[in-house]
Amino acid sequence: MERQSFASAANVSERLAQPPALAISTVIFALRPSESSGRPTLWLPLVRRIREPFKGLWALPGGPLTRADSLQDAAARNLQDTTGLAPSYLEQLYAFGGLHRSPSQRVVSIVYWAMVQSAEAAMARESENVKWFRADGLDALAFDHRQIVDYALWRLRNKMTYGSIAYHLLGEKFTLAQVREVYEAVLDRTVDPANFRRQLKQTAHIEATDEYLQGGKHRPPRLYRYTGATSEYFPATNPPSPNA
Amino acid sequence: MERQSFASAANVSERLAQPPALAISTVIFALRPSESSGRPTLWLPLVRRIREPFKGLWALPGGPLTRADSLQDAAARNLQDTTGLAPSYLEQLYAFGGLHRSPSQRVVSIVYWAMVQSAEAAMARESENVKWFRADGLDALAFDHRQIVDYALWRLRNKMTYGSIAYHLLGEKFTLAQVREVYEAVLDRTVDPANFRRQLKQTAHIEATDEYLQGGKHRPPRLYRYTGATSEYFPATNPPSPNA
DNA sequence: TCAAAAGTGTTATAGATACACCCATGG
DNA sequence: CCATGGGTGTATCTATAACACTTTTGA
Repeated sequence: MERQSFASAANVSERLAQPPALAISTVIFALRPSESSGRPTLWLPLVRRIREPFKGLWALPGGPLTRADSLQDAAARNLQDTTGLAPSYLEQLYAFGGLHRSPSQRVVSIVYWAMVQSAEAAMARESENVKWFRADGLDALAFDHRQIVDYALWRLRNKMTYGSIAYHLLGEKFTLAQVREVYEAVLDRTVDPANFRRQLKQTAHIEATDEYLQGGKHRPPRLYRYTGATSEYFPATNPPSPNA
Repeated sequence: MERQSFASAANVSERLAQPPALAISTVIFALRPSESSGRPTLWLPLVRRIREPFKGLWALPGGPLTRADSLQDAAARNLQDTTGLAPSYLEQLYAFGGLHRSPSQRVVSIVYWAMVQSAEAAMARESENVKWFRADGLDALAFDHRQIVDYALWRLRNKMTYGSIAYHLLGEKFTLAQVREVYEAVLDRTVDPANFRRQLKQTAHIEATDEYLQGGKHRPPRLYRYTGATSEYFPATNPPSPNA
């Protein structure tokens, strides 16, 4: 996905004279039940490379920056094209510009990371060349994408510890236990239900509905709603506004 | 500084067909005594634009990405060229890629932010087209550089509150009161000297020397040293290593 | 009526804050 | 010896963690 329209009409010496190519890639996180335990775990979609370099390996969805879109829009479009999903959260991760990320031509990748709601993620289309993988324990990926995913995971965990971000992985209504499960899945540690509940109650933007989740085996838990704009790209813990 | 070698040999229609230009800019912070109070305050160097667009206005130092350098190296070189200084801290800030940042051609700027030690900053060369300004209360700058500076300030303050970053603005040896002054200057609030001292003593990478700062009017304070690698670009509070 | 999750209350601990106090030096 | 900043001690407040306990439901 890195470089493609660029290379087609150029020979090697022309490539070397060209300025670095500019690409957008996206790390997309969603919650899916683990095959083994059934508990929610972090997954992300990857696309199989159908040409050199790294032909056959899995890579982050992405492509060259098209003239018409802002960086943010380009990332969102990307996500739409490969998975058919709209992000409930989208933020710039980092610009990777090492000299030898791609063997033939130099590529600078501006990488975004996104979260999609679990309900939608369940309907995401897969195919021979688009598959979902567990975020931890990935094999070798194309380019430096393995390190990029690790960095995105680091950022996700970081934001999770102090910030209201977990809700973007859930549906519109959710129980407090579900939020807790997200924390436990992402941070990979257990959280005391009693204290967790109190922390959330103090937090703004969490509104109790008068509905209860039925169908469980035990006492039906109350449903809550997140009131901090659902498609908010830059939450309060973030910059004034580098939307440019 | 945005776009320059790119545009020279191209007419307008060719420009529109070109992919977005890639530029590197740097927000450089240093401590200088305020003209009024004499207390240390935040300053940054700007360069005057000598051609359109925004001719005559002040802008961040920067330029197009040269093939030979990594993004980080390009930013460091930039800093060297315009101010003659070497950064004691350098980190990627954000990639700005709005469609209309530059009137003629589309420019994607990868912006870094840096800190230089106060002793060195005092020797920084100024000229007709390179001047230092107080970081707060800037006038209108070229392009979207004003917003970029504000964002860099936000990031600096954020890192300052939890992270060992203030030392990069000071010299090799410093008193604890000097560190406190940095905090007060950057965060713009007073800090209790007693508690601040204790917090620092718990922190790693702060080593007491057996020297004392002479020449003051009162009891000579002990000098300390920062032992966390002085040119460390990615401290512990940061990503695994997106150095690519 | 029992198991298990929902939800509440209570105490212990760690860290931050406020501030009273002593120490050392130049004038 | 006094003013002032360097440096220490200590009480208080607050957020968090740990965990015992009560409530509500399905089976």
